[in-house]
Amino acid sequence: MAATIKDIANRTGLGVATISSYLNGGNVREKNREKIELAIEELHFEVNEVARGLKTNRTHTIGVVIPELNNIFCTEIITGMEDILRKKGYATIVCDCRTDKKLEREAVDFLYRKRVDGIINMPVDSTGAHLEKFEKANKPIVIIDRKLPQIYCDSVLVDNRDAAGKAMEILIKNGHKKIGLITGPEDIYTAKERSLGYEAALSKAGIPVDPNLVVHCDYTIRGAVAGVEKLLDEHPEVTALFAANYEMTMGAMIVLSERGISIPQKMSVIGFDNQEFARALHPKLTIITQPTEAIASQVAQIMLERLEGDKQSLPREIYLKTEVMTGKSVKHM
Amino acid sequence: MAATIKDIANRTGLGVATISSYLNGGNVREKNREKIELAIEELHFEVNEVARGLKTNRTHTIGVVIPELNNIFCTEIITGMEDILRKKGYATIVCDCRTDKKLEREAVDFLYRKRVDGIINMPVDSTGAHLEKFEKANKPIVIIDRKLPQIYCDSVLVDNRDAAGKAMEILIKNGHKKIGLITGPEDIYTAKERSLGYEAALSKAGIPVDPNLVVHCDYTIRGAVAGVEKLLDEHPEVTALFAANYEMTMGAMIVLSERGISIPQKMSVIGFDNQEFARALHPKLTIITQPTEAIASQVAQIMLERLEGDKQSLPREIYLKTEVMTGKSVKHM
DNA sequence: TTCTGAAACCGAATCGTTTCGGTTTTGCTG
DNA sequence: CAGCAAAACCGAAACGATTCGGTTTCAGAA
Repeated sequence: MAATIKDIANRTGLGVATISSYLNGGNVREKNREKIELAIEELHFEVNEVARGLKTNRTHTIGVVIPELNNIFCTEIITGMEDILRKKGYATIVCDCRTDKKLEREAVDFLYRKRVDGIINMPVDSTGAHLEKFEKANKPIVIIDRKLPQIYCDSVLVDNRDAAGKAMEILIKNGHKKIGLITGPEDIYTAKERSLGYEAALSKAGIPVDPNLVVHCDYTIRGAVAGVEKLLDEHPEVTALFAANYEMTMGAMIVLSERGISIPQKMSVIGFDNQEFARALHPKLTIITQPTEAIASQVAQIMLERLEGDKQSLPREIYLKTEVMTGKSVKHM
Repeated sequence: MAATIKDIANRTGLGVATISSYLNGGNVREKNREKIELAIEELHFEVNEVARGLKTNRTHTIGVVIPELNNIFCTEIITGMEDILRKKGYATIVCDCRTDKKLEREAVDFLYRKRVDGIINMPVDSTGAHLEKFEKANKPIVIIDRKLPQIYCDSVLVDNRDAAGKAMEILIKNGHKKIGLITGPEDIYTAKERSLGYEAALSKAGIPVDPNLVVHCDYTIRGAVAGVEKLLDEHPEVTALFAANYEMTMGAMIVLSERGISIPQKMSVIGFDNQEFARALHPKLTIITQPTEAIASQVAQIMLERLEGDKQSLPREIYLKTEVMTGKSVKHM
């Protein structure tokens, strides 16, 4: 049905090799160039990238595997990457693995069969075993948000321990001692790091760490709602909360709003990510923000460099810093 | 490098046709099945979907073209669709066209060259000209959020006029007469429909429509911030605001929060989409919500049906209703 | 044991490109 | 105008799967 290179060749009286050469920027005589362009126009020819991919072994497609698409940190990064990659002619296939190792492996295998040129992963499985196929095939791997020592790959991450430390420092400096931490599951790297930052800050200030004040949710809004409700019921002595990602921040705010607990009078709060959300609240929320734009552009940039030939240079580890956006949600005790 | 069907054939002493048949669910003798599976295991064979796609003319990939990835309505729909489609073995390639007709066309052409099996589009170009290639190739097209009369395709949409009508009814019933509308550009179908719903509701209630109270932003947070600031400065008589999508709702809330305008005492507000956001605010925001889950599953379902053979049945138009989630952000005058 | 129909197996052609090595054309130079 | 290098052109062989039509093998019946 659709026109092929052969049709263009017949129409113009040229050989297929010449057409192919033209399509790839090769030189053809002016007269022939016109003929070819006319034929392409008339026959509505469009290169078949599938065939091209089979021959060249490059699909100009990048796989992206993330734990949750319904997570604004992920979607912001994806948006940024997609933008950069598509400008360079690369498509991205995004797979959400629902924070499930098995689904993650399936997604990676799926992308391997599709012969994507490289893979970007915010990994659930910390061994990285699911990525071995790509490693063997010598296809570039870029990891977001953690290190995978067993795998030959680049990684882009933020200093999560420091991020939690910054939040805690603010709360402690304002005289808070009973600080609730709303964090993710221990087996998620970023959650663990943030928990460690929380503990380190307390210890440094000489405040004992009360494990009862640490709520392990699942990084979702719904989970945090339940977790915060329980924490408030069982520990009325808490004067401040630190929520260690955006979804849980929202969950905490929902509970506080629905219970009519005023901020910061009755409860001080520090959240995570999403500046617009923080600004839309009254009083404005103090948050720790991650540089999603920068992460996205670093990841895309590294991937492009690896794709365009830099196969041998050593794996890179890029660390980015979080920042504090100060609001009015912390009370001085 | 990677093992091919031929390698498996050699290893097992069988023919390539037999291996192919096995891979596609055909029958082989028990003894051979074991041999094949062993060989696949040992050689780490994975079907090359690119080659398969060339031969079968089906890539098991769906293209999705949307105006903005940074729009929660879009991302929610995408998440839902991706989930359903991938369970059936389809990958999705998502392209964000930044609400730009030219980029939209480029994205569609790009996906056509990649020979996606079908396309899902929330169109910017209302003529649908960019989709003609898919129409000619007889590949299924599913449209979200508007109708494209010139193109043979299915569409899934919500009743936007009614959505705006519902919001206005609440405000009018509560005695508001000077109601500001924060809406999108006139050339975006959903924005126009919502504007029409606004006007219709006012007229029906016998309240004159003051075009100065209608702010045309660009459907973004930033745009709404500027628009609402201007509106408040120039029209202090406004007692209520209706923001016609989620991003603009957030923009409006940012301005109100930063100016310390209390809700609903000084200003009544009705927003759009994102229930969690509405709940996290205090007082809880009244909003109009779109059934994103249902939209996603309808779109995916229709696409799957078209892909699995139903090429001839007439184009479908699915209408879904919005709902009101009542908060405490509207004052009775 | 032989026969028979069904099930299993097979090689070759094909999908639409790129690429290899070789041939023709072109535009100069002398 | 002959000679020549460079540029343009060319056909055929891949890439790795599926599929077509035809051949072999098998299990059970006679």
